[in-house]
Amino acid sequence: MTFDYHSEDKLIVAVDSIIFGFDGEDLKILLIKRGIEPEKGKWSLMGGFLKKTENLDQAAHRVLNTLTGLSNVYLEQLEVYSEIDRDPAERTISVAYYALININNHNEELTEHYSAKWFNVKDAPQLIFDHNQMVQKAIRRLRRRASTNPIGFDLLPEKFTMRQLQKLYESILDEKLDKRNFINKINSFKILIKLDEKDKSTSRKGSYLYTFDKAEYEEKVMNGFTFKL
Amino acid sequence: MTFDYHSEDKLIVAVDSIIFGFDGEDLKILLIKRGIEPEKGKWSLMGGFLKKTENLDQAAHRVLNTLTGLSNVYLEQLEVYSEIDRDPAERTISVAYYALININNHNEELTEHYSAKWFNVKDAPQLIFDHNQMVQKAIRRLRRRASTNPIGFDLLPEKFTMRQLQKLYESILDEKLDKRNFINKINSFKILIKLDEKDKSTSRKGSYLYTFDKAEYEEKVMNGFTFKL
DNA sequence: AATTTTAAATGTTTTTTTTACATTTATAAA
DNA sequence: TTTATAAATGTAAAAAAAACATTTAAAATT
Repeated sequence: MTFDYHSEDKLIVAVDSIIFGFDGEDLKILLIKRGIEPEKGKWSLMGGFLKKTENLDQAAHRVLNTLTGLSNVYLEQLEVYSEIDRDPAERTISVAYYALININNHNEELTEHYSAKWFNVKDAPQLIFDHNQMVQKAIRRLRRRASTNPIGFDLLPEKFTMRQLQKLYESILDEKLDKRNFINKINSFKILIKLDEKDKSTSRKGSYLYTFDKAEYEEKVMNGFTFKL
Repeated sequence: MTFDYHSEDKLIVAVDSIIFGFDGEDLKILLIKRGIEPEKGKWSLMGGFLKKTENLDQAAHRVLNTLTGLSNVYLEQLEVYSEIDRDPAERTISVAYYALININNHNEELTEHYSAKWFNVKDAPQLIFDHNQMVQKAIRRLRRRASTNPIGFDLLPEKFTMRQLQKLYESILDEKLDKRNFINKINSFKILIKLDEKDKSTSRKGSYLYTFDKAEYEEKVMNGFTFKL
């Protein structure tokens, strides 16, 4: 094997992020109006380029922070897209990430500056390049991940009701769930803390608020527990 | 958003492949003695560099063909590794792939030329860079994928016995399976063809040979069937 | 020709998990 | 005091997974 290690082709590496949010009813993604050529003015995922001084996770966090002002966000690498002509301007490969954020927390000045807008995942517009493919991949991955890991909470406010949690899962999985079975299953995990506080915005009776008990969850995982919806 | 699109950093993109095989008893991976600096002479995954004229899947197939002589191999992208100092010689990112091959089919002249050797996954040596991490990731992915898709057959000869299939799954999942439950489950799928032919190498009685009925499997998938071990 | 040996082939019961399903309760508004 | 509305709650039936032991085919041995 005799490569000449230093004369290999070099190319631009991008990161693009599918940013998920949940508004209480529908699963949403945050898209931007692209500000540069080619395809300027078209809808696009938020993206950026990998710099020599950072790794991909750092680049993804940086790019996400640029758009939303958020740090410490759940971000997971999805897949690399590398078709030769995917970007007509220049050969680039792009590493897709997906992020889960609380839809109420992002910096609206920033998102306005990038002409960003939330779309229901079900009626996302046509996107540039291979970005629609990336979105489909992200939805599938989120579906699987949310069924086996308690990451759904990243999409909810700190305090949430059982009904909100159920609606979140229904929108992620794109199917109706039975109310009692859902609550029974969630309760059986014993990883939520029931607060002495009610959300009265949706009923006279009010529904109890819960928080995710991360420490308890991690303790349980140590002892062999696996979250499985 | 005002990137100067064409002055972005460029870097070398590598592909590295975890090549799985099965010898009838243990799950194995094919490793090479690295032929170039740095880390020359150490054990390594087979790898190569992405060229401007190909996409990543093509690069992975090309590299695999170089080592094994095989084409039309099951290859799946795993993850990108991008730590800044992962390769001390130069900044590269590497896209890890894993491949499933029939251990009897590869070109032994080629593998000898690259000083390649099969190792049990359980006692793989220390590898260069982040390659051990890649191997661990590949094992986890294979475990999940083989439980939900009939890809195990890629690791077996065309004709195989139930016992061989069971041993394959036991080595992938790293757990003992109950003989009767395993056979009942596999039979319930009805995606194997039982041949009028026996393998007498392991018993006087001989055990029936089977082949995977890919057409039937795909037909069933169309009708909503999912393989789930 | 009869006996021995060895892995292959085969079904059923028990346990666990999942699914289906209806009534009562708390509270604000009328 | 009555009414309206979403929240809270438990059990039975069905399905899936797990546990488990005996018989059979064929070559090798006596």
